[in-house]
Amino acid sequence: MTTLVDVARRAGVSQSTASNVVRGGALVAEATRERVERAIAETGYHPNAIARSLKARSSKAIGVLVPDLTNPFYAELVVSVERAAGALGYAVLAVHSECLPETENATGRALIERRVDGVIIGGISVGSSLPKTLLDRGIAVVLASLGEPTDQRLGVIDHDDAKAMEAVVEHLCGLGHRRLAFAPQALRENSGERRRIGFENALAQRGLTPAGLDAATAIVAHNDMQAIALIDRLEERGKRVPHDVSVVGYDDIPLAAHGRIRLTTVRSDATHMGRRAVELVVGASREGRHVCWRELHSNPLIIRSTSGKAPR
Amino acid sequence: MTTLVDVARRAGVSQSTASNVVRGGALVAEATRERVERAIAETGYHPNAIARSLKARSSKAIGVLVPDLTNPFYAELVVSVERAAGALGYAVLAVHSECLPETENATGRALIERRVDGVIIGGISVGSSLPKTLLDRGIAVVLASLGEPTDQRLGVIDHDDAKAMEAVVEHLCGLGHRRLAFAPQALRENSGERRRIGFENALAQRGLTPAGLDAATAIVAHNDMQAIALIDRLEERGKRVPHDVSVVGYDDIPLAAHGRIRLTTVRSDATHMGRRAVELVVGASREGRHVCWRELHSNPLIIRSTSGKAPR
DNA sequence: CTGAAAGCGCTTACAG
DNA sequence: CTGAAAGCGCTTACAG
Repeated sequence: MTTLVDVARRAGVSQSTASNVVRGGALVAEATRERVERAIAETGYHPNAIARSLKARSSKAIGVLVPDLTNPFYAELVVSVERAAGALGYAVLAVHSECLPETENATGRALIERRVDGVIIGGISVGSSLPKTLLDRGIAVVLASLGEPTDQRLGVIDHDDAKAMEAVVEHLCGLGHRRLAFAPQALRENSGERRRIGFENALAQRGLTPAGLDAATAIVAHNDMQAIALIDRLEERGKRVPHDVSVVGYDDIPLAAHGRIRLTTVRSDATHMGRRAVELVVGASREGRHVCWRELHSNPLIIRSTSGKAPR
Repeated sequence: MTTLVDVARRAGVSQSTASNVVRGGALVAEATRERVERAIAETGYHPNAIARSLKARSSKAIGVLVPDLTNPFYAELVVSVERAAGALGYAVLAVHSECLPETENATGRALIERRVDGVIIGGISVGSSLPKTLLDRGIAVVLASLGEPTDQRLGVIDHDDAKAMEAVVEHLCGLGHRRLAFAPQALRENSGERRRIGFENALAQRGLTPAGLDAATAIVAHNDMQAIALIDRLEERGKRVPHDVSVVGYDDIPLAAHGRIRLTTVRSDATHMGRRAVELVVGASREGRHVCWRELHSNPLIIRSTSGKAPR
């Protein structure tokens, strides 16, 4: 692979001068520039980003950690992060963690060793020490779609799950439901707990307590993927949705609007979050500081056809 | 951030010795090793992978390019690649290309500059020059789930689309269909063309030609995501699936088995492909050669409920 | 406008 | 068993 010295030699200039034309900007005589450019074209030279990073002490790479890449909500978040990062010249290391502490820790180590400039966390296991580990090493981190009030250094792009759950419960109770359950989440996601708590608080305000899954006439799931899987399990067992039991999701993935699903859910804007997270993390990293910023969005309830009148 | 010299100084040894204990293996006196290990623990030292890569002339990173990360089939491929790569100490740069030539080229440049050791291509625009560009720079590349017979240096993990389409057409014709169409693909995917051609050949063998989308009683889509979207569009316009029109997909994503979808489709094993692709690409890269290998899998037809008897 | 030199943080022969 | 030295491919003051 050709290096900068190769092109310098070929153009008959010093390495510094070759570097100046490669990076652009610096003042170089027109004739010299042309000679170097010809050498670059002839050799097909591409700068070595690794050497650059070493010198610059910045990898121009960020990590993004999601619990489940096969969930379209997270896939969309990653796509959005990638797009925004790419536009700024950053590469992205996307990691599917399954909220497994060992995976999270291994990932943390890998991201630290590769000296990522920042990491965006789309979901993480409850009680994880990863954010602190990263922060302590001077890596900018933003939490996207979950909250973690404990560390001031964090960037947080959050949505108001308590309010969303309040709206969900209000909707369901308005349909006459009294036995409502929250489906246990598949992964030990931090945000899942928060939603369950918001759900239980909203019930408590109405003097209700959570029902068991089998007794419930309405079930709210931690996210759309789980809601959709739940509908399948319910219908396999002969229950009709929403006639016998109503189901509500969270995220509003594209599939939720499909005519055969028509899921009642809470809309969460992954694309916006991803873009914003990149802005925050790259901005902070460039200024050599932590993000120290939080913002709260509110997510609207989208009523479709998986929620209906309570039976009887 | 603490460096190797810091820990060496702290342990009172040379940098070489510190390096020897960090990497393990090399012969170091027990007492010395302990002193260095203490220094590592005390400083929280993590080796700088960038410096390592520069010296080793290997980034220990691979790229994976997919047309659409929000399609669970590709997400699964990426997850599988990540897992296999991670186990070998490789990082993965996942890129969602949308089969846009500009994105593919920009990605190619980024992957070359970052000196990835290999790239796995899960889908690419028809006629793309990306594989050749990469190959010419000595980067190992494997095509997963598509074929590209032109370049011997490639690794190819392919499935037999012609045979699969033959089975699809046989199934549909067996149900009495005579007017069959292939839905135009959303992205300009290389493999899409191949499926369409396989489909048309299978028709031709029966003396049939492709029908228009509106006249067709059976439509085969390029993949499950498109088949599922197609069902929605059809049913919105008042057609019943499969009563009025049968729909067949490709991939067998988890959702295809959902009770409300029950899509007839061709099963393709993304997880296996991802794992195999990593083996091939890492193996070749380590030996400093191209992959030069191709294998063909055959994908079974999974008959569910979106395909039925031809109307009338 | 151009170039010599130092240095980013490692690894790797090579002496001792 | 340990250490001094060179070098991976760049960038960046600094002279000239």
